[in-house]
Amino acid sequence: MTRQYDRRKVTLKDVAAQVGVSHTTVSNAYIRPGQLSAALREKILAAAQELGYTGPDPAAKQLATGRAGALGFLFSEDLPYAFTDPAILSVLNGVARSCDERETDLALISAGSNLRNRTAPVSLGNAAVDGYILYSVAPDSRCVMMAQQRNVPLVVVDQPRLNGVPYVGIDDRGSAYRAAKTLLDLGHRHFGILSLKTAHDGYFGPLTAKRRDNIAHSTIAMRLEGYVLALQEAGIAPEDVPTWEIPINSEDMGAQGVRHLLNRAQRPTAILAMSDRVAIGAMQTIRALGLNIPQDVSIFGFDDIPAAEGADLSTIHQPHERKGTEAVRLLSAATGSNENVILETELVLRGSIGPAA
Amino acid sequence: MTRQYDRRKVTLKDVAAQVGVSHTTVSNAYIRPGQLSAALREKILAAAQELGYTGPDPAAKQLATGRAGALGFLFSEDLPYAFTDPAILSVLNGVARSCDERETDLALISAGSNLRNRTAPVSLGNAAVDGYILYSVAPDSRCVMMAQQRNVPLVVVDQPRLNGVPYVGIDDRGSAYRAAKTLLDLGHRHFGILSLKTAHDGYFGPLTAKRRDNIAHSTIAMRLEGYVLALQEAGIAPEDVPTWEIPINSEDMGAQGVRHLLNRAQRPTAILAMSDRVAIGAMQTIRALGLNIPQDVSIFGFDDIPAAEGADLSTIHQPHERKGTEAVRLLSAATGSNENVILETELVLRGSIGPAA
DNA sequence: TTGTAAGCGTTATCAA
DNA sequence: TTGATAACGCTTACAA
Repeated sequence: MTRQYDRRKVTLKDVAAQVGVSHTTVSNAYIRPGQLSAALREKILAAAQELGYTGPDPAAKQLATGRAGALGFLFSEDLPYAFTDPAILSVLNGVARSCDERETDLALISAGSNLRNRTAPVSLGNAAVDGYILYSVAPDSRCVMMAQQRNVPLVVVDQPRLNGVPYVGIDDRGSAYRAAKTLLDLGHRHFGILSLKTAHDGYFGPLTAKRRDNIAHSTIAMRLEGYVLALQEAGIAPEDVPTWEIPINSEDMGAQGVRHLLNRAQRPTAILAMSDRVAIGAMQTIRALGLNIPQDVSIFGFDDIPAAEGADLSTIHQPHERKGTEAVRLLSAATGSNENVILETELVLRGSIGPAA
Repeated sequence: MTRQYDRRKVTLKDVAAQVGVSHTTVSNAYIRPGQLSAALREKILAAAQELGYTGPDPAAKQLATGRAGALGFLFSEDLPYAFTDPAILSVLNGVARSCDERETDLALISAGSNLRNRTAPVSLGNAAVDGYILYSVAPDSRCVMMAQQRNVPLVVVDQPRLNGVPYVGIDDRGSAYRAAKTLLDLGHRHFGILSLKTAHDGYFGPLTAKRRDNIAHSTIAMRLEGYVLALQEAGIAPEDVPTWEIPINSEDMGAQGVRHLLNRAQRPTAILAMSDRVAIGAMQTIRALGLNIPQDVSIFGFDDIPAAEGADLSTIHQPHERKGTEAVRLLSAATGSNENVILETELVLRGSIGPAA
């Protein structure tokens, strides 16, 4: 940005000179109105107005006070993707609301393009913020290190669990378990799983044993564990459950992935999808193949995004907005303690599931 | 945020002392790697690492250089609403991408709750930004004044036209004209208009003459003009075109508003909606009333949000993302000139329109 | 190639 | 109630 707007910026001093008081007094007029006579304050404010003084410079104020009055929200995804993801948006929503209440600014920082080359975004180190919310960031991301190095309060939402850093999340394993259990109780014995990415390599294909043992995202790992646990309890071996991994959480990927699950001699009667977007995409394919939901195939999502209701999709409701508000709260509290918040999820049963054929 | 993280913050000086060089040299190691020997630089960086120095403090840097490395995006809406509006999100998307390329941070600032009490958000004055993008802000909003007072570069997207401030937008009037003309060419003579809000009073009802003359949003005024112009050319008087005003751009409001248009002795055969969200909501109601689209009622939207395609809605395509990228470009250019960018729109014809019955 | 010194615009401390 | 003065941590001529 050019500096040509800075034509001799008006400062506290100018106002002070104009009124004939010290610059401290002018500062007080803004910061501590009680510290000077109302009359003088009026006079100062009037002079400021006249001179075009627009109030304390943020940078200077920040340097002097040590606080920025802003917090950073760090995505692990490209911003462009983030703005299409209803779940992220809901979290962001909660964050924004809380920031509003606290009169705190919100800086959006995307780690997106940087995940690939393992370089943290410049802005991460540069941003004038008092703390960071790390939202679903890959544990091996350089961002995590950089954020920790900045020596400001941190809060992690969903990903990853970090020692000494407050955490906001849900019981992914338990929630997944309940989803699988619900389908088992309906008599299903032939399952297929649509998994979200286990690594950042763009892999689209069956979840191999090797990949299963090296899952970068703890939420994904937990959900998988939950599914598998429930199935095992019912005597179904994990090897017998076709599991397809999808690199992007999108309807389109769900639509493509589910084909590979349905294309089998023993077609699954129940699909466990790790997200609603994936599930909704899958539903389109299922119907396009001439199968009925839930008569031929039951399907269970995860997240309870707004579109899930319209799609009549059974799912796990996550309190996305509260994740955001809790994160801001923890950041403000910043007790230095390691308070973790595990929010409750809810089983939402809709028309996408039914008894096994 | 607490300062307890500041346990004796490590500064340039500490690093300098450790290495045994001056203050400036350490600064150069970060800013101008070419100004010192590679060996020395290595040594300095190593010492910094060891001491836990995380790089120049953003506030101090900003104060010294005069630039923040961030820009502010100012919404006129509540953030919670903004995150549900596909059009806003697309613009934001473009902004975010451009910021990414320029390694610039992005601060989101909502004027939302403040429109009501006419108080500009504190953060607006406080945010450490080099410039603002005002996105579709009400002309009478205090935000506009405050933003101008900050004496930083400004760019307006959509709303309002400000003297001496670069503007990014579309030809709202011409686009609306084409929409209406398209329906006229299909033989329609009985129209209904679903208008977005003309003022911030939450009004839901017929657009009165008085309100029509006092439209706060220029884009709304222009679209209305475009519709009316086309209709007048076809010999249809504005008084004969029922027009319903809606306070919120949402599907739900569209669904409700259209009832009042269809509930008439002379039922319109064509509906002009000022947004796709409103149009999509209206389509639900139209069908719920047992009417067929387009056989009984044709409907035309505005925006071309992603959902418009699925809804098979004819509409005006706006290049939302480019609005964002252009805004950032103008802000960076900040020539001080008054460059305006009027982006092209496109008529998108889909199944929601057909010949008049 | 490195160092000196003067800001940048505030806030905060403490004395007047 | 008001005012010196000293930070705050950095960048940047300019000098060595």
